Amino acid sequence: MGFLIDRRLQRVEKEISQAVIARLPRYFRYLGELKDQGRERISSRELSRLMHVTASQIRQDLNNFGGFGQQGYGYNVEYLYAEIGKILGLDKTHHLIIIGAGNLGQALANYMNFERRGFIFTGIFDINRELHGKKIRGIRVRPMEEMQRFVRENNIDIAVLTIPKDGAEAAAQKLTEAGIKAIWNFAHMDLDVPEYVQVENVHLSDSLIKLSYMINQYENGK
Amino acid sequence: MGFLIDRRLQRVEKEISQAVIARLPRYFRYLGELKDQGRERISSRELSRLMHVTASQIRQDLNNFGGFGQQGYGYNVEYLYAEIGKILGLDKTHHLIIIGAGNLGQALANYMNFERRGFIFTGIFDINRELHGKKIRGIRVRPMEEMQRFVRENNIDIAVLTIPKDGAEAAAQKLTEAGIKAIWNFAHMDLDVPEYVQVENVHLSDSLIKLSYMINQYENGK
DNA sequence: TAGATTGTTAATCGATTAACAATC
DNA sequence: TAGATTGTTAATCGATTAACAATC
Repeated sequence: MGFLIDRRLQRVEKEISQAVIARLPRYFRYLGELKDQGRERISSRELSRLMHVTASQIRQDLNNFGGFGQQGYGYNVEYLYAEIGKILGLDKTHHLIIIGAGNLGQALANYMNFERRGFIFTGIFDINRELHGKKIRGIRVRPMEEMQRFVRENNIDIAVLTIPKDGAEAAAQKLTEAGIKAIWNFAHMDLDVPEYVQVENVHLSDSLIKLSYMINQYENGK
Repeated sequence: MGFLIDRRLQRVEKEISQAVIARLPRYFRYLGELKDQGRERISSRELSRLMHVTASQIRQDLNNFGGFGQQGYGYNVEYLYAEIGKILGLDKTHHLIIIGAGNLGQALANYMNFERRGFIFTGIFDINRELHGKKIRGIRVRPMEEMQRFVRENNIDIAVLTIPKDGAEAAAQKLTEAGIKAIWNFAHMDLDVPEYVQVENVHLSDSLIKLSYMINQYENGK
């Protein structure tokens, strides 16, 4: 009987690959649209044609998290949408602050409809005195000195880092100290934070440079 | 002798994988920093420690494009930086317009230092009459109706798409007709354009949702 | 020359696709 | 029940890592 217990202890939560994780938001997006269109069910085959991926991949991806479909029927759109939402943690609310009230910080505050997905925009910070007190989407810009205290007192989960490279590392450090859970990083550098702080990079320059590569390749190729 | 010719004809340009391409801008970024620091040479081993990737991967990646290093020496920083720049097409200038002069469009115009990498910000367009004539980074906002003509007459290579989902597909269509080479797509949807139009998606919502997943996973995991 | 480090081949690992029995 | 379509195993494909001869 010992080996049964051993096997149970041994059973490690199977690691979900980064590739799968990166695809989840896209599934969520397509299912949300199908839901809005009033679609009741969809097969992996039809979804595959819609999303330009293989049906096999869809079924494999979803089965990492559970059997959400039904043989002969497919997937119930509303149910699958809700389940993926839960997997993504979108059934919980997250409190979010923006570090840097410059062009990008302000634009994100106004442009992203954070609340739609349960991200509560709670504060925005900048070192520039002239911006202090200015209201962005109804939230006044605070001095950076108040940031750590604010994170602690308001249980902030996510910091959106939109300050230039020079200050980014120090800000990340301070955010980590204050107990931030995650950083959405727009600074043009890779942050060095402990593994318990989640980081998602949005390297816009890298992205545009990649586009340059693609143009170049296409032109050389023909 | 026939088979020799055959083999030569057969030899297809080896396809560079998407994974490699996605890493190139990051190599470029690190090498730029090393160059600015005055570093003359670097080995794959040291670069690997700096970038947190394997030395093997670095050598494999670079060798897709040529042998830029030297045994016993490593890589010359300035030379490698320049070579990767060429591979990325950054030795050429690209003319770029922004579609949508809203929060994000304006922020990108001001925030991205486009010219630094040879992207010449040439025009910005919006449907909103109130914005027409307003100057963004010295460039006046034009009505959307002028867009196609502008693209043709000014040899525009890249369009930055920052308009809401509803108009995005139609705009992409018009850009394609006008002969655009590439679209940097910030709309929350996947565009359907011919394969000769290069598309690089920046799905900010997807990115933030991925971060939510990571927080959720970490919290459930402990 | 000896030591260092590349370029490249081979081995491994992981992700995607195909196939099909299970089952609604 | 018959047809459809999943969940899942096996096969394939591709990407990463290891190893080492070549060579500066």
